[in-house]
Amino acid sequence: MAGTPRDRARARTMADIVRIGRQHLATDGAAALSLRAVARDLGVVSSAVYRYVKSRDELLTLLVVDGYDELGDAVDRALDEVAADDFVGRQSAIARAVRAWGLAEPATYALLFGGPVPGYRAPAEQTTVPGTRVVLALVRVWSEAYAAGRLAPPPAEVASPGLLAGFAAVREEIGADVPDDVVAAALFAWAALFGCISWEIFGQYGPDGVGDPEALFELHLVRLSAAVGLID
Amino acid sequence: MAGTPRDRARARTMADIVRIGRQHLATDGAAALSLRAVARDLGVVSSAVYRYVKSRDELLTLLVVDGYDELGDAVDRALDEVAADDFVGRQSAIARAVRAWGLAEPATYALLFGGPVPGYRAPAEQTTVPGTRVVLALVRVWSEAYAAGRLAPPPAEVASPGLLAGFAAVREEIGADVPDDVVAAALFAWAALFGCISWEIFGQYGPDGVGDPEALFELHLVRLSAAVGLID
DNA sequence: TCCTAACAGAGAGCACTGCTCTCGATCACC
DNA sequence: GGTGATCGAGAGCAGTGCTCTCTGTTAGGA
Repeated sequence: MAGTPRDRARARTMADIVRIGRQHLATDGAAALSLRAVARDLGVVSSAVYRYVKSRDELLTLLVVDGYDELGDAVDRALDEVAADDFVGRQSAIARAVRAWGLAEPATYALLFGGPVPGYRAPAEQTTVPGTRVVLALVRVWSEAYAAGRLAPPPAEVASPGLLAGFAAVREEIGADVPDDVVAAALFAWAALFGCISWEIFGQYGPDGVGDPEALFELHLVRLSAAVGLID
Repeated sequence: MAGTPRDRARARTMADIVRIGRQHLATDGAAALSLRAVARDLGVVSSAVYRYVKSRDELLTLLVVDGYDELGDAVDRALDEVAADDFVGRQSAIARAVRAWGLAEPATYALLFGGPVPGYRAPAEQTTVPGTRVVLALVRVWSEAYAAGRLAPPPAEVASPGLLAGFAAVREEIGADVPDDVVAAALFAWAALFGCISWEIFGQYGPDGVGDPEALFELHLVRLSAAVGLID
């Protein structure tokens, strides 16, 4: 793709670093991610890696962005197979895609949605854009459902007027005419969905786990649709 | 409490180690927890700490147990101030106590409910008992509410019969006569509650955050009661 | 074509980590 | 009083992130 062979070699090395980093992330977890180990697997001395990656934190950021991208792609692929007016189906498809991806890549999922890695703060300017893909996909479903008159959340008294400060992107996407309780219901569903998924992936259901996590998740999806007010 | 002065000194040193460890946990996070730094703050050389704590993982386990205990105490204190038959109030009190404690101790909260710390697996035999205090408190509320005829979750087709394998303690506590959809609703509420709290504490609402997180949480509580089927 | 400057990797080194070992000093108990 | 367990200090090993210097290579301009 790029001009000089040096450029191509650099791009390939860069991709190798991310690939090896993801492998180590999957096997050892986020905080055990070691630039030296990546260098060893790359067949190179540790200081050479610093020609490509400024620091361990920057490698983490690369992996965060990579993870968001992959998750976003998985969600988009899942949405392609559901009719545009099947809003319950679309929401469920997003949820199932996130869960499946998280179960397949638990370490990356933990990096994105688990507790923050100590001493590491994801730089907002690089991660927010790909990081909002999932929630934007959800918001799009809810927004379209509302426009189609297929979303009527059970009202909960919305008191605070400044409740939805921030969320500029989401607010813009969902449309200014959507009432606040719909937005509140959406935020609840968003957090609750990731709560269900994280609970399962992080093993909070206990050492024995639940008998049939897939079936339980499907039940959760039904309650989730009800909570957000989606009409089938 | 203890016999020889040596025993008392040991107990005090042990408590100091946990206290200093919690301080470092709060300031630096879980994976940055360093036995050497704890030793420095304790005014002792690093190898001396190994007389008290077998490894860094064991210190983490101590902090996990400590955190579960403190959270459980906070929940119990909150429950003391709500009438026994105010089931919605009791569930909300538990939820607010967890949220308040998590906001006050985000690092410990992350240690308990965030992604797993790399390379560290909490030993089940020591952590499961204090770790179930919160969910058992929730289950008690739901169980009593069901017995009082004040819990009627919107049904979601419960298909899989082996869905609730595991959960021996919870099953025993909630009673065998509780139908499966109530248990499923409880599991949903449990995971969704911690999803809402984690979402806020881990900053997933975005860099700008939400305008009034406290008010939003109260709205979430209303939806949570509705989802679990609690009748006010 | 040659020269220069950017680049890539190697290696040493610093400060830190978890953890183990040995060696005196102290304490509890017989 | 003697004795064995305990405690702390210190050295040491292997690993980490990261910086520095040095050498070889490559790309692009004169």
